[in-house]
Amino acid sequence: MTQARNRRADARRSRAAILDAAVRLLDTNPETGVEAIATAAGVTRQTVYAHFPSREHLLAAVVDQVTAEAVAAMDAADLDTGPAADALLRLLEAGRRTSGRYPVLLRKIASLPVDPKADQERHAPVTDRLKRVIRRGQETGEFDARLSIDWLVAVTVKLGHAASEEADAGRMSDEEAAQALHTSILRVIGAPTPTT
Amino acid sequence: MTQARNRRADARRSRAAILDAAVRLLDTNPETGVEAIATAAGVTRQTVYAHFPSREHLLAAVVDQVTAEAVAAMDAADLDTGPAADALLRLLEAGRRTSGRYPVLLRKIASLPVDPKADQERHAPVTDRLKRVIRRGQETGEFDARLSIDWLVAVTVKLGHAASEEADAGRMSDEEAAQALHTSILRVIGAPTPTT
DNA sequence: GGTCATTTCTTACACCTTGTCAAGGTTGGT
DNA sequence: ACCAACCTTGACAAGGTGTAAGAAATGACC
Repeated sequence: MTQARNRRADARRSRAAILDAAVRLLDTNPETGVEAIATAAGVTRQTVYAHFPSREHLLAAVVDQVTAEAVAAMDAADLDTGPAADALLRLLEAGRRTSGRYPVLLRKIASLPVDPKADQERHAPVTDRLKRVIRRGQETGEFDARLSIDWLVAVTVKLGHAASEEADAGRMSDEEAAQALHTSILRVIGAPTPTT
Repeated sequence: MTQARNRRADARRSRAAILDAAVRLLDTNPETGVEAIATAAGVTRQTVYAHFPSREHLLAAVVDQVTAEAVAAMDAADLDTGPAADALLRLLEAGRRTSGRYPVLLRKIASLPVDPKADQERHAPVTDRLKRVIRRGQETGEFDARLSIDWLVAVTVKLGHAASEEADAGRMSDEEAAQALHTSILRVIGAPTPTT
């Protein structure tokens, strides 16, 4: 993805350290400045600007970093195997685990995108996997096919957000949230509700 | 709500002008500074600070302003009359109309809250009305009562967001979005789907 | 091991925004 | 007409972002 072509070893090391520190600090305080991130990475502020043109670009790279982690978790979940409904729930669980690791970051940083289409491309790796599973479910007749795939993808993401928000706002336990998400998703997606 | 008790006439006028200018400018550019807002309101920056302790407080007041508008639109929709499902759809339509008037503002400003519970209190007037309708539907048996009201409220809000995002991202027409929202809400809420 | 380009560090600067302060003028209530 | 509340002007400090130039280091490559 990023042109890691002919970069020197210390450059890659610095970039990684900066990104790592940024993820860590921004998750405890989304307002963290470039200075603090640089210091935590054992680097000066100017080095940060040598790797990222601006603070916003750094934030974008941070989001990409976390996104890649989520995608890896999803790919480890055998999405093309078994009933589509099960695969969908496994996928949601993978997303929940990853996003649970960065509670603050994903709510604050990911929600202030610069332009709408860049934000969409940024999450494409995630939504693509969701789309595959939902399409499979519709094609095998497990899911109702009257609603468009894009819409169901958007809905699924939003329901996932709702569940984790309700859970870590303390209005539901993790189990209740998972259960509610489970049945709601299956209902909206048009799959028969097996066990409540 | 706001202590408009012993304030002088010009003070109220200034406050209103500032709030109005803030709503207008922030909806075209969420990064707008206090200076620009003050100028647009025909006032100096210091006057803004005389009314609002900080930029964040001003933003909060702006959100309250728009929220009040949405609540007024919802209250005009006879929520306690007729089938709960119809009332719910009327409520969603009222919300859509109001939020459609401030597309940028509601996506950017409302999504960077300072602390979680203040944000919740801020939207309470809206969620309360939603809650009333959903509770009524569950009590009359129109809606399935196995899912908790709080969860269904959260889901409804999120689905509404999903619909307007898909619509003004150009991935669906307004009609398609409204239709998809319609059937999805009824499914998740456990109401029988009448006409697809 | 030496050379050379890349990367980093240091220091410095310009700029913008937020938030605060004080003094003087203006407006509105009573 | 008085007095307090309000607004304005001008000025300042603090903090963050982004840029620049030169010196020092570090790694790649021969």
